[in-house]
Amino acid sequence: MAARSSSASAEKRRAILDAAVRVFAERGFNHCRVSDIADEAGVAYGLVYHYFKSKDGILDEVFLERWGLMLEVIQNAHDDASLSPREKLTKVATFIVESYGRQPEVMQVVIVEVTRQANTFGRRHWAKIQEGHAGIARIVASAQARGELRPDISPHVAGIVFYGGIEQLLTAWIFDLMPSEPQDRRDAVEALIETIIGGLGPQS
Amino acid sequence: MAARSSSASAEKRRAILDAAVRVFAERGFNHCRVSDIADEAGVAYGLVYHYFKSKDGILDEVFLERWGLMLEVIQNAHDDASLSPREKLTKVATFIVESYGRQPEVMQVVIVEVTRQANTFGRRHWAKIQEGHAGIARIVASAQARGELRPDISPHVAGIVFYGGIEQLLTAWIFDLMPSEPQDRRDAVEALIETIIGGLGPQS
Amino acid sequence: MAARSSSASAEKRRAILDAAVRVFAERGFNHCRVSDIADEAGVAYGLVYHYFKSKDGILDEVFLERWGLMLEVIQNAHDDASLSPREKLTKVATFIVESYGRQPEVMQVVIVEVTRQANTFGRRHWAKIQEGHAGIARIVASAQARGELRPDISPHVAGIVFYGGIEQLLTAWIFDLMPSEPQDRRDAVEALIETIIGGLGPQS
Amino acid sequence: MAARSSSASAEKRRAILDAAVRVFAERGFNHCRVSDIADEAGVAYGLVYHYFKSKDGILDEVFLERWGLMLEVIQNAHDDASLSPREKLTKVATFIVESYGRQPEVMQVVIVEVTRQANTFGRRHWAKIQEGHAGIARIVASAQARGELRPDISPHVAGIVFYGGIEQLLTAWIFDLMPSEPQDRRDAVEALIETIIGGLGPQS
DNA sequence: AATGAATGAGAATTCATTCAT
DNA sequence: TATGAATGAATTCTCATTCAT
Repeated sequence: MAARSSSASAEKRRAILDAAVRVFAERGFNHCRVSDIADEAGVAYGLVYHYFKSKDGILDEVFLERWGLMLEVIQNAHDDASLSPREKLTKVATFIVESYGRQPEVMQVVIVEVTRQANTFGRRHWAKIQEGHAGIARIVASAQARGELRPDISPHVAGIVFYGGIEQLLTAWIFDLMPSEPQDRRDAVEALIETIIGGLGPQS
Repeated sequence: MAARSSSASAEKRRAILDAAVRVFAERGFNHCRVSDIADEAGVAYGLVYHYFKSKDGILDEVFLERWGLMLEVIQNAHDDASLSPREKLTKVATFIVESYGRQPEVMQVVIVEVTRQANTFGRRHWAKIQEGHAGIARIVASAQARGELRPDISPHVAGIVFYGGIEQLLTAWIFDLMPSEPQDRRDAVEALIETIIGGLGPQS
Repeated sequence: MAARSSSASAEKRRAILDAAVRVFAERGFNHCRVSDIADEAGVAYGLVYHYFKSKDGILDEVFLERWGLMLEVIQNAHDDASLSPREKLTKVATFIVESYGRQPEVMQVVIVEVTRQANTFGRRHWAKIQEGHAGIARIVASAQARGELRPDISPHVAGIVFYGGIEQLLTAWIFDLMPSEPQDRRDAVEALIETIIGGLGPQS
Repeated sequence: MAARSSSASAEKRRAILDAAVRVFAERGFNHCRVSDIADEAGVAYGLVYHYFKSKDGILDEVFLERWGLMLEVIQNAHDDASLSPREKLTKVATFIVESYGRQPEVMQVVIVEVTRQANTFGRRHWAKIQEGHAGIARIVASAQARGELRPDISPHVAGIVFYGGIEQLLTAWIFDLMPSEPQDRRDAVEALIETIIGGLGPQS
């Protein structure tokens, strides 16, 4: 009984969070009202404030939850000695792209509403965002150290370019500038990796 | 006299525009007030509305002015038959990065406040943004057609990855995640181009 | 068993009432939440509404309980033929001042939150408040009738001045404008009575 | 022209202030809305915030303006060597009581909404309130020093009792517990002074 | 009796935009 | 052109009260 009631509560909280993601994605964080979230979740206005400190707080939670998963994937890829650098980067890119495939709205919110507005948001999540860059840079750097990638390119810049490429792909999908069927997404990851690892230059 | 007064007007208009850029960059478009712009420009509140239709209108103008320059550079690079693909992409990347070097706030506004919030802004500038992607994709595609770049990678995706890489570099600088001295910027462009054209893979 | 449980209930009710007094005194009636009371009492939110009709109702009860005691003291002083007017007024003043000494928070709530906001509260307790004034006025009036106090001063005004003096003393203590050690309080009552009965004028 | 427009502005500001006094007096500070003030003043909602920082800020200004006048009167009475202590206290009491006679709502707001809720208001005006007490105490103390008042009563307590008496008179009028025609007010001041200076005790 | 989730009416404040001068 | 007062819609957050368990 207690379990039931506790899970019922958790369900409402989750419903609000999910509704917020949909509403943020649809209208943008700045152009939606808290009442939109409540309506979308089918709960009373005040309940939003029962579970969350503020509108900002909801966005924070959406971001942190998802970004945390990504950081784990990056860390795991880095740690897995059985993978080649290409496989590691593929793993990271695939995770992000498939996250988008499964829940495009969540990724839209994470990328468009949070990471892209990080300064407006009082730089609240910079440390976390930076961790992402740094994790990818580490993958590159240790591959360079092992001679698996060319050593003359700054791993920092390489990491940023790689992550920027993924983010821009998502942006293009979000803004409907490119088809994003499952196969399109797989192809895009393939092309991204091929570009980053192999280069666009004519192959000898 | 008329000319004097007209140029004096033009100066005020420009002062407001410049002030808006600083304020947008500092506080973010959504977190600043029109009065902040007027204060920063040292003009009366109402004068902002004499020269501009609305707050959005000011942002539009900042964006269109700068984005137009970039589109020109992309177009020129594309048209210049004397340049190799690498040189063309270098030209584009350098223009954007040096724009940031000269006027970091303008670029910050263009990227953080406009392109990254394109959906929030009712997709007002999508066509223009897309032109940028498309222009880069055209450079890649024609180089592929001429056998100067490998043909098996989608020029669309390549263009997006390239542009995403640049944008993420700017973001990193904007957010102070990387040093951005002139030499740092040149090195970053070099590394970006080398990554995109040559690839990170071990060079034979 | 029933008795036990009933007295346990009574204890909780009392705990809530006492907690409310502390919270009202600390933050002011208008600036505290019902949840603050529950927290302070260490009971569940809803229980407050099990025992009390409303937040206002709690304040009413605090006030009526204490004000009733004061009215009794005034009545008893009035009725006790063995007391001189000075003794009667001393009794009243001492009761109020010692009430403050024992439970400063209760008196603070009664005075600051109720009597001083009587009009804001829809004049809910005016009749009771007036009874206090009237009771004191009666003491003065009957002493005048008996020739124990000079007859040329309106007993109404005298009563108001007397009560106002006490209340202002309490206010000064509440706001920490004066020391309020037990001896300070006794001295203050003494000075008050001496002022009211003997007058500040040079004594012949 | 400038003067006209400037005084027109000042008039609106004043109109808001006056309206606020009426509304605060009528409904109590905590039970009125900012829109009530705007409506009463016949101005747009937003204009209230053009001229005042906040609802609290309006109350502050009402209080400080009037309280400042009273402090001046107390100071002047204290400084005027030609007045007897009785005359000095009469001057103070008369000023306060006549202030009430002329603008009962202002005095109601000052006393009921500010001084009586000083702790709720974050003790914002304590220093000023205390100055009032202190000023009266100074009048008493210097008269004692000159042998014009008996020396054995704490001037501090005497000042508090005197001020408390006045305040309670005003409270009684505000709450309609006593008639407050001009003659009633003069009589009340007379009785107050006679009580405080001469004492209620039978006169020899 | 006891719990705390759920409700929703308020209310303060902000700020883009308009307008009279 | 230039000014800044005036407007009022929009929106977040609060919190007393109710209710299901």
